[in-house]
Amino acid sequence: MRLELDKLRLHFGNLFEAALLQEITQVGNYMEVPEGYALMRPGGYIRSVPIILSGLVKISRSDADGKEALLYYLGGLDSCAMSLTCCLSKQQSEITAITEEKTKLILIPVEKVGDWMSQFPTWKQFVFATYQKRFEDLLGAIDQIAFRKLDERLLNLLKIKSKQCNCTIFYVTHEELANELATSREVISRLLKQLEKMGEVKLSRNKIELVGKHKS
DNA sequence: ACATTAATTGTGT
DNA sequence: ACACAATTAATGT
Repeated sequence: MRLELDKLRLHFGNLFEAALLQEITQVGNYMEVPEGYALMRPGGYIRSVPIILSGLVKISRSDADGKEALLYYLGGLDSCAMSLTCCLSKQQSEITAITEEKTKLILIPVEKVGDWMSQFPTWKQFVFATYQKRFEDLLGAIDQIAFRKLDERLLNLLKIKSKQCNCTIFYVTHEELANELATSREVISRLLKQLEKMGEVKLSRNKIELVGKHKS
């Protein structure tokens, strides 16, 4: 599928210089993937760097037993810091990337990523900026895992979700939440019921609603 | 509309 | 963490 310069300009018009936009249309590979598509699995090799145009991608790290821990989400105009490092050092992936919505993205071949770093100042800025963003997310994740209690982590996860969809109702199962927090489903069920009693959430099958004063 | 089945959630140990 | 009960949603007839 080919890229249209005009559409790119809409997204990146004031971020990248014209010559770089041109280059992206030349070598970039446009894709649309459905919800639930595995963009990357641990052990896979990275052949290109994704730039997310729209949609949502969950990046998680999984250990040997298949336990997963949420690292961060990739949304509009984000790129993946992991794949940036991996491709520069030609390493295998250590993470899993799965789309949570229908997602539109551009794949940039690895060679270009390096070339552009020296050629285009705005590209370099972009790369550094995504590093910084991801790094902040990761620090947040570490903080959560190391210092917060599980109930705080759960509530926090729910708040993150509400930001992403700009609404207070999500359709998730307890088990999915448990996976993101690397716990068991029962624990989540019990915590959720506590939160319900405290009036923070409303529960029903496949659905959780955040109630009360949760500002974005 | 009803019965059957599958998936999600609740609870005790 | 496991086993099982209870509940709810999805599907077929």
